[in-house]
Amino acid sequence: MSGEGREQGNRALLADVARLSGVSEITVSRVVRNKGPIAPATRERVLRAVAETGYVPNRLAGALASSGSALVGVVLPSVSNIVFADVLRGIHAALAPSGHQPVVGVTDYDRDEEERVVRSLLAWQPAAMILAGFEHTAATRAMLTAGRLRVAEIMDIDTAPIDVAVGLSHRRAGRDIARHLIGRGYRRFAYVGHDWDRDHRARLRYDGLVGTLAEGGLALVGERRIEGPSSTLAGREMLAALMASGARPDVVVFSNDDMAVGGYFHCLAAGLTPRRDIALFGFNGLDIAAALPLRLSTVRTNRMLIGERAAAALVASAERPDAREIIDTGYVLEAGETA
Amino acid sequence: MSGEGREQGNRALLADVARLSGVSEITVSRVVRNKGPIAPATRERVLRAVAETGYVPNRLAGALASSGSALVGVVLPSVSNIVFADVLRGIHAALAPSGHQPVVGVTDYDRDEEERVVRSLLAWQPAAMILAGFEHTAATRAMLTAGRLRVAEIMDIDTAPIDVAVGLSHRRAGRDIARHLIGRGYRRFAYVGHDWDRDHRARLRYDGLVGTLAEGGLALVGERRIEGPSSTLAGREMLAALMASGARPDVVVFSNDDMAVGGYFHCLAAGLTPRRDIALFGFNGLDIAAALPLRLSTVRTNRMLIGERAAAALVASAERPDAREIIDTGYVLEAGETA
DNA sequence: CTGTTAGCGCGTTCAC
DNA sequence: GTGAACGCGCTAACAG
Repeated sequence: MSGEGREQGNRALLADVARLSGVSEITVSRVVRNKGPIAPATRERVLRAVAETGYVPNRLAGALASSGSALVGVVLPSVSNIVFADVLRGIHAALAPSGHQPVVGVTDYDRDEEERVVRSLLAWQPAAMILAGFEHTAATRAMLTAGRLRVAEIMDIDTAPIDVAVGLSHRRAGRDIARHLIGRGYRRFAYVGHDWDRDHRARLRYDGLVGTLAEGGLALVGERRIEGPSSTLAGREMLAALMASGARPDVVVFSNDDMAVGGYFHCLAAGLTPRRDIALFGFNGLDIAAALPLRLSTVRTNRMLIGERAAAALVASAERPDAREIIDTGYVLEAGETA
Repeated sequence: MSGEGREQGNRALLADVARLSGVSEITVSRVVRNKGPIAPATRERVLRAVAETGYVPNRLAGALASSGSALVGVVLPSVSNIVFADVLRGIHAALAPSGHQPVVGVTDYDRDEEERVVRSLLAWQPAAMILAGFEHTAATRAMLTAGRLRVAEIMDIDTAPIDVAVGLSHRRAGRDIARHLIGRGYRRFAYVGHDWDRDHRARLRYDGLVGTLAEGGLALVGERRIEGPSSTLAGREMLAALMASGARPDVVVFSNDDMAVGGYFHCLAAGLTPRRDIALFGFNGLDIAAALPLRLSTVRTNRMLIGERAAAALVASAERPDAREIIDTGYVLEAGETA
């Protein structure tokens, strides 16, 4: 019933395949990894045995022996946020061809939690690490700087990275939004946003926006920020509150599309027509923004590309280069129909 | 400059900590893992040395030695879908306390890709595996059945699982939706949906819906399905097409909230008032559904709970029990304001 | 309570 | 083109 071979339940080992194909373990290892010269006949015999035994290499052992795992640590503030989900898709896509596996840690926008997550991911000896943002605890930075491992800090290129930065300039995007809207004739700007502690990039955009307004002799006529994450509901409520306060903006810039869509909903409920009665501007270019009755005016960011470029840059070379690298994935201002 | 101790760059090893604290490696190992009896004084000495060296255990080596990793494979069709992102959050939350790490693979709704992903995750010797859905290739099923590893199939409890199933009965949900709407007086039902190949659960809901309608002597007066994933835009376009076809439904049941929100947008653009002119019903209970000017009528599913319960069930026992387990996380029908 | 011995399964040297 | 020996860093099983 259970001969000398492996039956289901006992995983096949390199040694099993070797025995079955009449070669040494190392030869099997070479065939499996496509490494080193192998006689075609040998290769075929080995592959047959692999199929027969259902051999699956133990990557744990492989990584330990070669002291280099194919794991890539990915540290994100959240996965429920479509923005980071898109980034993750990009990372996946770029990592798959080279056989790398992303291992994801979630920080919930908490720097201390990030430190714990980084420490725990480091224990898997990852080949590289991808983190969203640049705001780390001193300990996190030390862990990341110490080793020779590659590190990508993504989303943002407004800060100097440890190794490589991939993303877009949020400050510049904020300025472009201001210029665009001023160019369209808007003068009475209001801002509706969410928690800057959790989302430093929203703050950078705000700074760019307000800075450029100031250069044009303008200032916000109203402003509302919620102490919490962005959401459609928050956007709706904050715009309602802003309008109730008596502010009479001709355009409202939201911290992102989620908030802006909420603002759109407030308009619908309050009988206001976007643009005609009040202009709305978002950020991110989510799918839903394009499906609204009036296409939302927004800035489309290339989230998936950010993930792809980051992963590609890290996989390209195992050694951290001397010079830091900055990869700008850009953005596109979508004029839309709400501003 | 670089004494006998480890400087930054060279990771500290168990041996380094052992030397520094004057005990054996295994003692350090025990302290670090909180395993076995240790004299308080020894523990303290070791912990000091750990802190001093910045020792981070190599989990790769640990897992190999104990032939049992703390990795949990998670196979999802997509991470950009908020539904699975929520599930992933739940998994994270339930896994963190026990030190388990999820390793995520994405299949893009492709069974062959799922097979590749499962094979590749298995190579990391995971302690358990969580997969969305029950539709696997024969090879995938074989790999999953063979080992002694724990397997959770989630989202759905309408099919017999390999080991444990966690989710809700989509067929039953479909029936409840039909009963609820019939009870509210609707008679002319239409359906707007997306790809059943990619989303088998949508099909189950449809079956429940149509089956219950039939029992009441009713049939769909119109139906539209897009060959592709669900999206707000698709929902909008499909409802537009349905109405253009001349169907005159009094209620439209959508395959999910994304589609239903799109339908809502079509109504806005076409000057129709939801419920008064045409009733809309979704599925999932996304945040956005509650932020619409009229709260979307829908079924709220406990996605995060699904992830939590699945992870908890797997961590609870390393050995697969004899009996299959079915965990029903239920759902709540939200009457809302659109139906 | 602590230490010794012997691997975990594979990949890196070198040889041949 | 192929193989033998050794070690990756840690932990299970025993002793003591």
